[in-house]
Amino acid sequence: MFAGDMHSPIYNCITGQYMATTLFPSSTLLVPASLKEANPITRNSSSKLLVNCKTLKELKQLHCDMMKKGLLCHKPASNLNKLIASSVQIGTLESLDYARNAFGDDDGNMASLFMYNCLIRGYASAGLGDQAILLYVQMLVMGIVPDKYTFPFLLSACSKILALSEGVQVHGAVLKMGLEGDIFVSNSLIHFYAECGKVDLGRKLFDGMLERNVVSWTSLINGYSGRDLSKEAVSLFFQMVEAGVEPNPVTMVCVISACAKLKDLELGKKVCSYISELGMELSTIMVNALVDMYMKCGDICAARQIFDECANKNLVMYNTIMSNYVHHEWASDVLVILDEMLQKGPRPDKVTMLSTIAACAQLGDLSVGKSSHAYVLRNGLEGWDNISNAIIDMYMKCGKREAACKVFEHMPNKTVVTWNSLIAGLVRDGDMELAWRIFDEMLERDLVSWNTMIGALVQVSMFEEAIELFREMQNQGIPGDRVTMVGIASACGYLGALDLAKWVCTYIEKNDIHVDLQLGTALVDMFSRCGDPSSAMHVFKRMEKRDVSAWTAAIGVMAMEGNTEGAIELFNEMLEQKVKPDDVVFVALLTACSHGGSVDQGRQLFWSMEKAHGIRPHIVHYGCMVDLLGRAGLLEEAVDLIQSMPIEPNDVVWGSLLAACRKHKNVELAHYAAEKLTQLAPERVGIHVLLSNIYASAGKWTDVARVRLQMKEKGVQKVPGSSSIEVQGLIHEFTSGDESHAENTHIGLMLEEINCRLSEAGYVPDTTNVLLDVDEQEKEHLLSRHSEKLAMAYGLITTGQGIPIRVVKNLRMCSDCHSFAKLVSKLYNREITVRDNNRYHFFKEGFCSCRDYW
DNA sequence: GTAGGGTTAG
Repeated sequence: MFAGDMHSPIYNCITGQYMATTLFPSSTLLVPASLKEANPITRNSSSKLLVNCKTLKELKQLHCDMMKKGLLCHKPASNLNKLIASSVQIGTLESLDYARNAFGDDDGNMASLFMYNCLIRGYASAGLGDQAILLYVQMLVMGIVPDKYTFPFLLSACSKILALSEGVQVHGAVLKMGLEGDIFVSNSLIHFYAECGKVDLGRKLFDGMLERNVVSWTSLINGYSGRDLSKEAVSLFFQMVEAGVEPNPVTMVCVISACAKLKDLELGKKVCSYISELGMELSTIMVNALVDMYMKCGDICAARQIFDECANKNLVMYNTIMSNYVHHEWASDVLVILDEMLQKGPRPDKVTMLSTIAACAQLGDLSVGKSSHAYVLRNGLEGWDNISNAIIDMYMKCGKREAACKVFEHMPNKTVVTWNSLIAGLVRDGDMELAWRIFDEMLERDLVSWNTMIGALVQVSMFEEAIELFREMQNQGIPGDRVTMVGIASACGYLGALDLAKWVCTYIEKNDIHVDLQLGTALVDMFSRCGDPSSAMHVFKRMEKRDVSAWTAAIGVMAMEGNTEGAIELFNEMLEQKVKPDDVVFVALLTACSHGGSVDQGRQLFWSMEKAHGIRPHIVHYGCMVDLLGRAGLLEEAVDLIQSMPIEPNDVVWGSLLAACRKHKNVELAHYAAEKLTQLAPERVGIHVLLSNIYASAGKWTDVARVRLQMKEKGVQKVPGSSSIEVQGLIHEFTSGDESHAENTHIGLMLEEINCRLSEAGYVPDTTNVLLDVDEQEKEHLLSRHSEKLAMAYGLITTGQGIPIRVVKNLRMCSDCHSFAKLVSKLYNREITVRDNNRYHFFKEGFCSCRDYW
């Protein structure tokens, strides 16, 4: 892509590292013809030459010649003033240093007020606020009295480094000198206060001004928009128009960017129509702001159209559209724009390269990524931290860990982002251990560091650890944000910790965290998994926007309950709102049908996928269908479906059939399914367990022993059943037959009492659920110590009457525990929720929400 | 002389 790089880098021709970060057309290197001529320099001609100097090199040579000829002196309006002005104008850090050295005079000549003003301005625009302030102090020490020109520069310097207390002192000096009536000074003060987060003080000043101009209004508008008060910014703009002040292009840029921040397309369009009403011509900076606004408001096509129609695109406009494409993850468009730019646009700079490299990271495009890296090195852009950080991220996402580490090691100034990029890369690479170690040893962590680790822990199912880390974050006084809460919400969901889930909601409200699409969806899912469908739907209904994922989460709530009608109703509502279904929503729908035993609806939805919505069923959908048919006992139809599948059935499909065989006690078919399964996924624990369970419940103990032996030989271990219950914010976990709990004795006594009352009510343990070849009494004993029973008993002991008991199980609940829970809910008058690995059961007054179908 | 646009990691 960069083969046609005709403008070879010239940075090494220009002395000084600061120049290296800016790309100059090679023409600027040419020495002006005037300098080569042997004509003698006069005071007048040198003055003109000084003003026209474009590079420090030219200036230095001219300076040298003039000194030789004695054409410089400290008199007012002398050439020295022009030399300094010109040097400042060049604007590089080196030229600023040059100016600084030129005006200090060993002969005791004093620098003029003009020189100080000039250099303070130079430092301010270079962002070197502290240097500007130092210079101001120096001029006071030298007894030079600042004037009305000094203060705007100085205040701009204070704004750049957010030096509030210094700026306030400057304000004091302004008042002392009676300069507050100067409109330039007042405007600068408004800007300064706004930048330092004191927009109210700026407003006070604005209100007290006797005379205001368009810059006064614009400064305040921009102040509001920059402090996240974009609504005020826009309304101030309309006030300004009403007051008869005509906006200029800068005003429009500020207003349009306020609309962009609000993501309010309608408002943006309204401002656009104002522009044409006022008859303003669209300047390049305005077009740029419009492109950005349309992009941020999500109307990417409109943005692209304006961009394409713009005849004189500048570098910033290219950079604007590219960075927005990156944000929208339209990475391939970034490369299209880059292509156009290389052909007929301005030379890519560091910001361009940042977007390009980010796009390569998104696309996993190593080849463009590598040439971008080369371009960065050729042009000396790697000194900019952000570029190197992006390169690390790109190599990590392209799977080139070594290349990323090499860049990392060579970075002299690693920032927190550098470390974060590395950690995130390691997490994606699956190296949690190293990621943890680096996180632990990091000297400076920011919110992203914490969020990365919390997200990583959730990804690897270390939910308690994720919550633990969040607690540590709280202890260190770092509040979480939207991203943190998405991670914590999913951790809560998987743990089924409802109390914690509710606390998460309160935390979000208290900390005024905006519930966006992602967080909203995470919360719906969290409550759904915690067995609180009404809270889940409450969150869903309050979401301002809902995409297909949000609807899927809500349909998932219905699926958890086995509420087919509810699921289909939501789906229809979603279609009405013109949300396009994807493959995932059908998984939720089919699951809902499966749990609800709604075979007809399931079949119908399955066939409508391709016909009505153009979505070809994937293997998971076939899995869902096999599950649906199998659960309903339609084993033959399930087998037929498997045989007619256009895709090779995988382990999930056979697994579903096997599970159905267990439920409907079809040993023969189970044997067949298990054989297929072992071929496909010999390492899968589930198959062995299921198969041995099937043999066990059919009483075929020799077969059970054989499978168990196979498991042992292959080193496969059964995942132990475990149930947890949250009591007073703490999660208590029990495994089957667990005696390790501190309250073990109490739990045992409680279980005895329950069993007594249950048998009085006619309960007979269903020992076919015990999968060991032991005698009946032993079976009963084992059965009575199933993890969910232990958790329920503990719940009865520790929580008061009327408080629902909520248990989360890692495996599917067995039918005996199901009957047990139904009776306990009746005899103890308690609501009980058990969420297993696939749905939840809500027990009340002796009945279960699943209507015994699961 | 004051006001404005593009920036990586979760």
